[in-house]
Amino acid sequence: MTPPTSWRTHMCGEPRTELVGERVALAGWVARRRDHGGLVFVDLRDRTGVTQLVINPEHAPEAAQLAHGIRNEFVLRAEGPVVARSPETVNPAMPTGEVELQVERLDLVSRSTPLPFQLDEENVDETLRLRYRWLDLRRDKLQRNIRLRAQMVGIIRREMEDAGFLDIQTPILFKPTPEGARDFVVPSRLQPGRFYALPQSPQILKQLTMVAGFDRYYQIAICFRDEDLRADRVQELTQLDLELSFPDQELIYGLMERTFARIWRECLGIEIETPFARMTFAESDRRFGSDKPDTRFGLELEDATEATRGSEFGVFAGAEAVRFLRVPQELSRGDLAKLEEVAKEWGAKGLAYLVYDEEGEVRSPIAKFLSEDELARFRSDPGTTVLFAADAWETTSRVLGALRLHLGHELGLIDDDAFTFLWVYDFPMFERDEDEGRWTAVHHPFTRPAREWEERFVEEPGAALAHAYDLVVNGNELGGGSFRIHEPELQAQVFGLLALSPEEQRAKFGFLLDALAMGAPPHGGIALGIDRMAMVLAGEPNLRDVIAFPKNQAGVDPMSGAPSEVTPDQLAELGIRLTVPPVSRDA
RNA sequence: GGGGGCGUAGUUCAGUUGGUUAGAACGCCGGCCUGUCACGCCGGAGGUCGCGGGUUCGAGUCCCGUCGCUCCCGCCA
Repeated sequence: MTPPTSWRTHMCGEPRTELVGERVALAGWVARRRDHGGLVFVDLRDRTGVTQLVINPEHAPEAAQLAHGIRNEFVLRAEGPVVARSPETVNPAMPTGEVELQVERLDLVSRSTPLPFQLDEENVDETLRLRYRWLDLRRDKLQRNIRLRAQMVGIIRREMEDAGFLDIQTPILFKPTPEGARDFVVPSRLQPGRFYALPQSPQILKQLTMVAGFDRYYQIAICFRDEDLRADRVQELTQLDLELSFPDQELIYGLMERTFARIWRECLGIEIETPFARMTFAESDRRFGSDKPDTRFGLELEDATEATRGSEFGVFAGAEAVRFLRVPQELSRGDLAKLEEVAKEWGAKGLAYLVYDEEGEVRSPIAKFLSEDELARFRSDPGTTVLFAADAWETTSRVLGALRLHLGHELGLIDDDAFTFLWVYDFPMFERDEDEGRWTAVHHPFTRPAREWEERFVEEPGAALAHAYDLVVNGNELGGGSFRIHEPELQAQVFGLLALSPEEQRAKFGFLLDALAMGAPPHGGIALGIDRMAMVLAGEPNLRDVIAFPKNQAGVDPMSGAPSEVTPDQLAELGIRLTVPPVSRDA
């Protein structure tokens, strides 16, 4: 009989009772070692679980001697007959005892120093985790997350290939772009004084693949944005980027829905409902005060602008919009004070409210200013609080949207097991940058106006709608897409509206305009954040936990020390002289 | 650039109105135990309380500054 070279097939597949008596060779990490009397017990862990080794010095003196010196986190290879299988003794916290091996031969493959933190500890300092990421990644949670992510990407690739999309790589060293996020910049040695930029997205390049005649393009693309980080935002992100010629919105929606349904089914065993719900931007803004609403719960915004037009209450009468939330709870003064803080954080000047107690009596500093008709409009069930925002429309959206989310979490209104996917469409084309006094693109400057706005978006840029759509799940924006401009004249018109002079257009986007002038097919596509998808799939609140080697909030990798200084020689070759000393950093 | 939170042993944390020699658990080191499995028992080592300054007879504790991490705002077409 030949000893099996791998134990995994036995752990995963065949009936385990048949293992008893069979010789098995296996390898893994030492999860724990205990001595009891003359016997040595070693729990050996690999990704399928934990197996217990029993070493009897009488039978295997060399193995026992070797095992005596080990501690946690050594790598061992062991060989011997299976002597027991006892699932009934399995401890959920430490699933040992499933298979027990009477060790006859033991090899120490690799040894370990004591670990800087324990792998079963939950709240280890983030810097320490990142510094010793290879240890952090051994933990069950991160093992699961990283494997889940790989499984997800595998499904995406298969779906894209099956749908006839062609994987085309685009350059990482590309051209600085004036619009959008801050660029990561790379100096060129061969062209002194010139710089590449890392792509914020392969947007233009994928459009060029359309002009080139590759009808369907996709890429799992790495994109770089030199902006401050958040729990759900990193500087180098991975996105599923796709584009097709003669685009069909239903085809794009359907492809995404099929892909997500398969991911959720195969990775989580969950059937998600397709097609996904759809909502215009305007409706989303009106009902949820957000362009990425969490539709796992209600608590929708209501509008009282008309009802308060002639109010005695000056705050209401003078406001562009008066909107409110009916909170299904009688909130205390303390609760309301905290909510007012939240509201102010998002731009409110204050927080007006009506509290209806259990008897249905109203308690409010503003009730005396309100007419019978107004009070009737806001009348709510006993044990309810009505929260108001009276301000510019955008401000009421921002404030009440934030309060809604805050209360959704605080009051436990959110079903944690639910996944509500939503298409948001009919986005505005432009928004006003008041600081710079000019229009900016809401999506990006290559987005085409909605059909009915193509002729007149220049007259009313603030009202124009774009042919753009976002995919939202549980209040997270997974990504978005649009139909693009394929006519050079129209593209120049949009650039012009965005305050790019013809000279700037040539300098920055001349190659795009040239390409569009040489027979560009209508095209459109979508880009979805792989990291965020993995985050939602794994149920993690932080992107770092679905990225194998992430950086911290300051963009530093505590493991490698990147970014780091370069030698004077390197700088000289690049023709760069530093005018500021590198920031010193504590070890 | 701004705001909130955190910083005490290798790790996770406790530390009273400012008061003796700063504690616990896990980990680490040594010893004991022949079926353990969060093993158990005995013993031990391990601390510039992030750093600097101030108040005080006395500071882990109070004040000021600073550094680091984290969450958020700005920013992220």
